[in-house]
Amino acid sequence: MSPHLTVTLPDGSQRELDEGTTVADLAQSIGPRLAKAAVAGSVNGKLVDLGAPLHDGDAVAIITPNSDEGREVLRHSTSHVLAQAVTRLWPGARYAIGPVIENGFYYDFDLPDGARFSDSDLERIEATMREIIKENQPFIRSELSVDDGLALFADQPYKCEIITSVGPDAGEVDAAPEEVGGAVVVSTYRNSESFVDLCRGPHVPSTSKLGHFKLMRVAGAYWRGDVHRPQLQRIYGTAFETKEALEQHLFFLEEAKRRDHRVLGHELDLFSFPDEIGPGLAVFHPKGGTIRRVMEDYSRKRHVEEHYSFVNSPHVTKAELFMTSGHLEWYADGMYPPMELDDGQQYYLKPMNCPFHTLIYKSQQRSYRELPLRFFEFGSVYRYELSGAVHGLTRVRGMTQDDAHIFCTQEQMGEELTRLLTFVLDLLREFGLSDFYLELSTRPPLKSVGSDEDWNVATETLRTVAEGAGLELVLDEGGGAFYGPKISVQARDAIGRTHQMSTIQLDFQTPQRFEAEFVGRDGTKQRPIMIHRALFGSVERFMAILIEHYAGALPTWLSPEQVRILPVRDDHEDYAHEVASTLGAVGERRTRVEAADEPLGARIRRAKLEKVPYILVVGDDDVAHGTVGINTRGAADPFRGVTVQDFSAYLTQEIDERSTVQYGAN
RNA sequence: GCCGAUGUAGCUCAGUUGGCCAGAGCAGGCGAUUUGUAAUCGUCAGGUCGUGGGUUCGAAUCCCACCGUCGGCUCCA
Repeated sequence: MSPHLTVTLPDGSQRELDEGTTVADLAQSIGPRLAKAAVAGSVNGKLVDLGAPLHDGDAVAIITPNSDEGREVLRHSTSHVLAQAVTRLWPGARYAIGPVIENGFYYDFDLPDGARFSDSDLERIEATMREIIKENQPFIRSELSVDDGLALFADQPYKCEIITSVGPDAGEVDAAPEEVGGAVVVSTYRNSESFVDLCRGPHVPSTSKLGHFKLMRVAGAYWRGDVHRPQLQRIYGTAFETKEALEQHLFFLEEAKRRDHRVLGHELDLFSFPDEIGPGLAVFHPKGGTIRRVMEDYSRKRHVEEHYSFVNSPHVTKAELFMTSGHLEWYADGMYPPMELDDGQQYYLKPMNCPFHTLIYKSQQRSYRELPLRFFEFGSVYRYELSGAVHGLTRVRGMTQDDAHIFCTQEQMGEELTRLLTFVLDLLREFGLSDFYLELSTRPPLKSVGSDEDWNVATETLRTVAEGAGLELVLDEGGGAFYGPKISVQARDAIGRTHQMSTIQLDFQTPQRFEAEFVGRDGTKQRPIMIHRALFGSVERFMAILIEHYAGALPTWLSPEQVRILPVRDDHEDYAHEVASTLGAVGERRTRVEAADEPLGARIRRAKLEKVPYILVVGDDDVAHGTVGINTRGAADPFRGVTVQDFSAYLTQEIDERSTVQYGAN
């Protein structure tokens, strides 16, 4: 009788198994369907191959493809198939790393003779991948010593570098060597005589488990993300457990494309980027300008309520200011080159507003009684973004921040930050975003100033405040600004994508550099703490996110045109204007009457395409009874015979409450 | 900045292996039509084919450089 071992399953039940039983055997003993679906196992929280042996006391779960972990295994294995396909098509190709990423995977290659992938190569590679999958190749794991690993991958320099890079950053590479039982080993997975890859695993038992994949695009990528290292050719792909899941993902990508603010911004005539002006520099057309105005007006109103003081500062300044602030030392790459004036004086376009607000603080002697001082400005800043980095309104070279700098005492800092976080989240909710998490960015390892102690105090204060907000908190190691750590609010939009919105940064440096002071209760001079914060982030970026969140169908209060009134015949036109002025009698109502020189259907269609929230049709019946026919955006049928008073009352409430619920919606 | 793709009327796109004055739909102007819920009809105008070089008897089409755009890398609000 063979010895026994006992394992625990996720439901808490226990199973007695023979010694030497593998994860695959366990799956088989639970059920043949599970065994067929299984791609990997989880033993004591660690993902392993199906072939991994079990030990007494293990907590085991069978991983199937329809889970996050299962899809990861699937994608990771598919990336190996991609690498094998590339080495078949380009003999001598070197393969670097091929990790799983959100929604897919990639693999980086260095092709022989400096060859490059083009889009048309993707089909060929996919075809070869399908052949490999059909060949039903096994994934065979081996563990080797470092020396044997180096010998095996002698003609693969990137693999060798990974093997030898046992160091602090080794963990970022999925295939890094591990210590097993005191000895450093590397693990490999062999698919065939000709293809073996360095990898931590786990993998599916055979390529036949794969199949629902698609290569998405090619791109250049620096080896280990370092601009100074060779640039490799990266292929992105994705894989799913079923054809349906893959198609659903592709549909999601289409949906994201449909919401693209650059496309909608053009279609809805909101803004453009004329070549004559330059990359990343937008102009806002009347409709886009109206949206901005409404956003900014509302923001101003809220800042007044939160006791901010409104300040203003110029767009250019002498170089000296940015020397003092440290920007020229730390941020010069992000700044436009200086312009030189006749007297040899250099002037810079400002990339940030903080130095200006600090000077306003310093314009007089400050007392502790005045603090906290909160200086707010819609400040336009210019940043010299790399030409490849600009992207619609979300990454531009000229933008307007809803920027403020709060000067307070160390004691006030915690409460001020807590208030601020409440303010931010409220404001974002008022614009219709509701799903948030927070990110805490800590000291950048290379570019930063200040003492460790200051950084620690600042970081811990932010952490405490963030935790107090009761939201999910994610750590962004090394992602802070050069002068201090930050909390950023991340928002999930209508289709689940996350966007970085507001940032709140703590800064002990700027007050020091500018020698900002206040007189304390005891009469001594003390240094204030500075909080940088932007709630929209930038007005441009926030508008882009709203456009994508709402797919262009902005809530009525934000819509550039809220109501379009269509007279059926031209003798209804006077009445149409009457309706417009009745609606406008209670405040700003952005209405337009479109004359009856085209069939009604054509005018309705145009208004629908322009995503106007309300189309009012007025004809004989309406003139006779003082009513309108309401065609609500998104509604299937119009509502006929509603009195102008009733509609106006509804509209007033909807706009005042910044509601997203339109007339007639359930 | 780097890698790849791409650039034809205001917009969306045709334009076969280089070969008559470069086409269509929508949008725009003009005229007619007076219309009850997603496209009324006619007519006119509109392009140095991103820019600059080159190859050729001949270039939107082939080559080079630059500019812009798109997808990534890096960076970031």
